[in-house]
Amino acid sequence: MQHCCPPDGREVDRAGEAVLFKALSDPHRLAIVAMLSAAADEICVCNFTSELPLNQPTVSHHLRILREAALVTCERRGTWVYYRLSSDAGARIASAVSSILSEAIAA
Amino acid sequence: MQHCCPPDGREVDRAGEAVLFKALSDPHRLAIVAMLSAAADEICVCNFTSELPLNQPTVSHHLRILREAALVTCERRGTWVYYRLSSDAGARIASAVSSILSEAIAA
DNA sequence: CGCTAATATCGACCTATGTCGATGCAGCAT
DNA sequence: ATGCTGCATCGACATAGGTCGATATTAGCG
Repeated sequence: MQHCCPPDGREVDRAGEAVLFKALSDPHRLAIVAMLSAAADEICVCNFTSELPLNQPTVSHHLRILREAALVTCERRGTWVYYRLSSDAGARIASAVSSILSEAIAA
Repeated sequence: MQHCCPPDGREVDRAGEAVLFKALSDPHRLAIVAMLSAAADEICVCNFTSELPLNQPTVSHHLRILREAALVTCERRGTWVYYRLSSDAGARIASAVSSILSEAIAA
């Protein structure tokens, strides 16, 4: 039986990158990240709750996913909790993309 | 009632970017994209089927999702179907990332 | 100490998704 | 035509994920 093209076996685990992209695969989480990036500063949870068409538990849920993906960090100050983009968020995303596309995107 | 930080309302639809990231949120699909990118050429479906720990229908399912995200294109040649990365795949991913992070990543 | 406010967690619900076996379909060969 | 091969689609299943109401937790206040 003939073949179509020469195979080349590599067994790489893309789970890490997948978790990153999965964290970015929801429109509301993207909105959160975009707000944080645009603000270039920390944002209080109550701001997300008031600006997103979601109830407070749902906002908290999305923030947790972003937290567990290490894309954001939070800090409690008094009654409020403030979130900010992780300092290496952009670098980790760019690294994941270039790891998949095997091309250097970040400078 | 006092407030924590000044709000700024924007109602942007991140659904398009979310679809892109969702297509990239599975390890096996990442493996497919990585194989295609590394090959820098078209790859026959039978190659994915033989190199991934998935059955043929599952491979077909993942290829369809990548197709619908316009990340790959396919072309039937005889009995075999060959997939390749869309020419603008990298650009669209980079554009989605920078759209969210409001920073220029691509050169 | 109670009371209120801001977040997080829990439980339930429904939908989406990854996976596979079975089947369908297109293309080649005999 | 018959059969075979590569791939897509379908149906079913189990699990994951988004959403919300209810409840818990933490912090400030009187």
